[in-house]
Amino acid sequence: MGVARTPRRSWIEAGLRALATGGPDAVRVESLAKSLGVTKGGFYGYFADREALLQAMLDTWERESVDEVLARVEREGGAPRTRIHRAGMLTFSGDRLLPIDLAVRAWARRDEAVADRLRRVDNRRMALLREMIGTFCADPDEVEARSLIAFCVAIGEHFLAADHEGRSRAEVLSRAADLVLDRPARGIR
Amino acid sequence: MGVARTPRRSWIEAGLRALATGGPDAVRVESLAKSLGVTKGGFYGYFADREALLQAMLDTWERESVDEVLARVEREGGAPRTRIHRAGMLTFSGDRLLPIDLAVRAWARRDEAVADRLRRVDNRRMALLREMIGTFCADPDEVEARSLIAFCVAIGEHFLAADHEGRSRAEVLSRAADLVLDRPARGIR
DNA sequence: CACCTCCTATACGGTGGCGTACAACAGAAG
DNA sequence: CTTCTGTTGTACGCCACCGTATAGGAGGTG
Repeated sequence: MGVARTPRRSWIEAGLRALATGGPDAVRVESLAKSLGVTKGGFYGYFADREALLQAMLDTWERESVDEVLARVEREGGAPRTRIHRAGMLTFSGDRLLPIDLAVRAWARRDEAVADRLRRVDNRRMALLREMIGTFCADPDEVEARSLIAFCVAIGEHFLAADHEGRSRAEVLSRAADLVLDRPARGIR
Repeated sequence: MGVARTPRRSWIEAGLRALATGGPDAVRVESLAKSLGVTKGGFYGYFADREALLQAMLDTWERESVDEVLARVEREGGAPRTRIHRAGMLTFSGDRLLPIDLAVRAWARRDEAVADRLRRVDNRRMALLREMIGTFCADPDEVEARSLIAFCVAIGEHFLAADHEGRSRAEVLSRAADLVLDRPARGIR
């Protein structure tokens, strides 16, 4: 029987790369084929249409960026701030998941189905933040506020273009993390 | 002489609406024409091509969302937090500027020229934040960190889909603003 | 070696978008 | 009313993309 030179996963991978670089409108069957060095001939054996690919891409993204990350964080344990940091590193560092995540967020603003998926994803991440911040902050309202701040900074940072007068973004972020994620002695009152 | 039924400004307006709703790829000459109830016949009298419209749209956005807002905030004065709040309201409330701003941010991630524009815009907004936060916070590094946090929350909030366990987003944001924008007595230590 | 089964390339019709050319038209000016 | 001028509608060629149909090929299998 014939061997797939371009298996289903390859199309999804190429799709996610295109999504990360150019948004959902850049996910075009024929241009993915070109980037894979084939024609679209095989594509419709795996997917009913372009829309089916987009769904499969979102499935992959959700699994990799939440299921796998949260499982690993839970398995490895550590102090609250360590765990938050590790979850953030796993999700938002590296060239793979971060640009996809940001592209999905922009996409969710104009597609209700994508927004629903993102809500599931963000709620699970938010639950981790709440739990971790709850270990050093008693007031539930403040826990929620700090969790929102932490999440917004992690995401918003990448949508912000401002400079910092001689400081690097990383330096400012580090100080910001101190304010939000440390117990009152060092951070927010 | 013939009177323009569809002046240059109308094309820019329609373009900005399309940008806000569907991103830059949704700004198509022929679909704007349809939304304006005309054909694209007149379009190329005002713009060399689609790209020229995109530039004009960004010019308009930059002027309205920074020049005009900052001028008005400076003119009306008030306490630091009042001014920050007013700038935020003028820029990020209402259905007009906010969705355009968010669309431009997503766009900037894949277009260097747009990113440069956004940097100019964000630096001017950041300067206001620094100045206001500097009135109640002495440490320049902390001023920068708080400014970044405030800006990230203002933007990131709209890219986040998480719920808040019975609280409304507005309630959580209000608490977050207390933490970031108030002097130590009420906010961050 | 022949066969069978997937996978892939090629070709097709259809759609939608760009930018150009030109004809039709509506108001202002005389 | 006529003329003039700038705006708009229409038609065109071009290209990119979708989804389908079909023919060719590359492996495994006997």
